[in-house]
Amino acid sequence: MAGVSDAVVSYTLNGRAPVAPATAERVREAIRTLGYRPNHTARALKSGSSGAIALIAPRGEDPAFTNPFFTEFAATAEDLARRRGFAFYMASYALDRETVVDRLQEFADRQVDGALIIPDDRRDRRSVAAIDAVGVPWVQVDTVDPIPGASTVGADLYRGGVDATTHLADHGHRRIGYVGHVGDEPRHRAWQDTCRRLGLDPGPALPARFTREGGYAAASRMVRAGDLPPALFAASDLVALGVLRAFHEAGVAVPDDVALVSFDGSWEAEYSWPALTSVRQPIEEMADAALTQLLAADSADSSEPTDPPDAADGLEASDGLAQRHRRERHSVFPGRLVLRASCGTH
Amino acid sequence: MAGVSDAVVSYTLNGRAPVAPATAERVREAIRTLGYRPNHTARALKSGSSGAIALIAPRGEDPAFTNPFFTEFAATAEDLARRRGFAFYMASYALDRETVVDRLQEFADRQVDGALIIPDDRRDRRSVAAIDAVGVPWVQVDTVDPIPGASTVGADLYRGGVDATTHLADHGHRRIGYVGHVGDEPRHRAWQDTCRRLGLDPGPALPARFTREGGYAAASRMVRAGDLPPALFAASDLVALGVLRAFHEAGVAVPDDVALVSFDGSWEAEYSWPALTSVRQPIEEMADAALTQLLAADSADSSEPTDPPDAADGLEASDGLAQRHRRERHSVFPGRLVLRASCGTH
DNA sequence: ATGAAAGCGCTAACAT
DNA sequence: ATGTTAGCGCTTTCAT
Repeated sequence: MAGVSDAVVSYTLNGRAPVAPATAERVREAIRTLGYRPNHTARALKSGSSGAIALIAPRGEDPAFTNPFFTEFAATAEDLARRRGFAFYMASYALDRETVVDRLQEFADRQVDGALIIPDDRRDRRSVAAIDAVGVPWVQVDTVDPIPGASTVGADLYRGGVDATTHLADHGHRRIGYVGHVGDEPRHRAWQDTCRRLGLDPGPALPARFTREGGYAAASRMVRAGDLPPALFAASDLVALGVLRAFHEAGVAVPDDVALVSFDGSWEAEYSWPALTSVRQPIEEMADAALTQLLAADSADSSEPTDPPDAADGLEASDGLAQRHRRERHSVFPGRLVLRASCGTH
Repeated sequence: MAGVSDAVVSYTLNGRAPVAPATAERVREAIRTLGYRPNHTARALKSGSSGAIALIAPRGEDPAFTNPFFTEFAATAEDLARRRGFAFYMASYALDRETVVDRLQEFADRQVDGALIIPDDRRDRRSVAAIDAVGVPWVQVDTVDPIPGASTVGADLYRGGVDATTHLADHGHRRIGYVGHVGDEPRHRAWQDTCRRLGLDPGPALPARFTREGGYAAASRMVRAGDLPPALFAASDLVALGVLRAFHEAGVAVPDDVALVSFDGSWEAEYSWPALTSVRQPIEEMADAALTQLLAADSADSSEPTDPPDAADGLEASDGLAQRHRRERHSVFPGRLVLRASCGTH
């Protein structure tokens, strides 16, 4: 219709070759009136890239994305990816029946340009090698510790734990408890270290899965044991919500009997009763960094390793390897304590 | 490696032509050892179908999928779609900045086989024609009323509203209020009709958007007006959560001062305080019906209209047109009242 | 039962 | 600045 070859249409659309302004206008005109849309499938077949980025998230045991933190992250990442000109699709996995690799393969078969991966709550020990084998650039978000050989992004859980515990201590509580993952978990260590450093009596530490049910079960145990600390740090909003329910049922008043601070700062924390004081996850920063790292890894695939990446955002893990392998980058961002009613100081 | 042409590999994989058992085995063997994966992009280019289904959901004004009902629906639909052998991807839209059609186009450019569309809260008046123009089979879920020319699935909101109101009336409340969309909204009409039918005094009807904030604002107004009915029907869990917060702040006890029943039955309703009695959405049935209708529309595209579809599930809208156009089908499923603490009868 | 060959809609050399 | 051509990895006639 514009009287040109298909190549020229491609040139006008992608700017990979010069096109006379007049021709370009004719082409665009034709595109408009014809309602032409480039077939991304064909484009992907030819170029190996589909202009899409995927997010792969865990679904937990429940038949839902029960964690508002994930949905907030997903929405934010989607927005940022689109702003960078990528389509953004999401799929989820239930660890019992399927794996991250299954989902990633599906996306790979459709030529996605990269994937953001959220690991499962349950310390999912996937091998970096298996994911790498799929051949799609990827970045793991919501990461606790750096993973050798992988590009990762996470919140500074340790520092968040220190902030939460310190806040409680600052307001006079001499005994502070903990609910959440225990052991090799930064928030747990942060609570321990802070109590020790401030010479506080560490209250009970109750192991709990990062779910509402986990928090409920743990707090119920606490109530039955009759050992209620005057202050409590819950390692996630979901856990805190479960704790709140158990306390309500037992007639334990928050914050009067027990002051509560949690972690995540999702919107659910705002509409609970009482509203939760919580360390807000740096969602936007993490999403942005993840995308940046993903896209950097992408371009690094084709070009020779030249300069180290401009270490812009986040506190780079000062890992000597980061220079050699662009993929091995770990960015960490601090959270921010949001004061609401549950800590009793607001 | 198997010593056969690429055509035979295709035959083995897709069964579109007979393959000798021995050859098939050699091919599969080669596929295994080579780790070969068919390129869905090429397949889609050739066949026009990528074996993927999309879900397009609204994101609301907040930077998140704030409605747990949607995330539950998404997870369920994803599961069911995979069981039927389709990959399932999800994308969302923020009505202020983008449209369903934008997202659908992106998916169409990548040859999805069909799309499930969740309309926006805000009575989003999209034209069926614009969506149809994209050329991808689609089904609208979470639909209030049938849409001429479209295939739709929804919950029986009217009946749910009747059940909720009746439950409150059954337990002695002679005056019942309402919070939610008003006017042309089945739950509102159901509340009105039921109050009238039972000779009850309809309490205040407060218009509210289907968000936590909407419920909070409406209930705050109610408190300020000093007109608290002994019982209240909130048209969604989100609204009820907002109501709960306003009541807590004002020292209004639920269910003692006001008995509350809501609609959706999402998990958030279970961990609020008090836990919400709610009409549970028939999520699984809706997701299954939506997929069935989508896939039926799909095959109807190619084949001549023959027999009417086996009207299996749901109460078919007895619309004479449904026979002529397979796409025009509206399935409605009843919800189920789940008793918890907020209604005070449990 | 299997192979040869064409073509899906693009992009990228390579001409001109 | 634009056209010609080849080819991305499949599926599908059409032969054999």
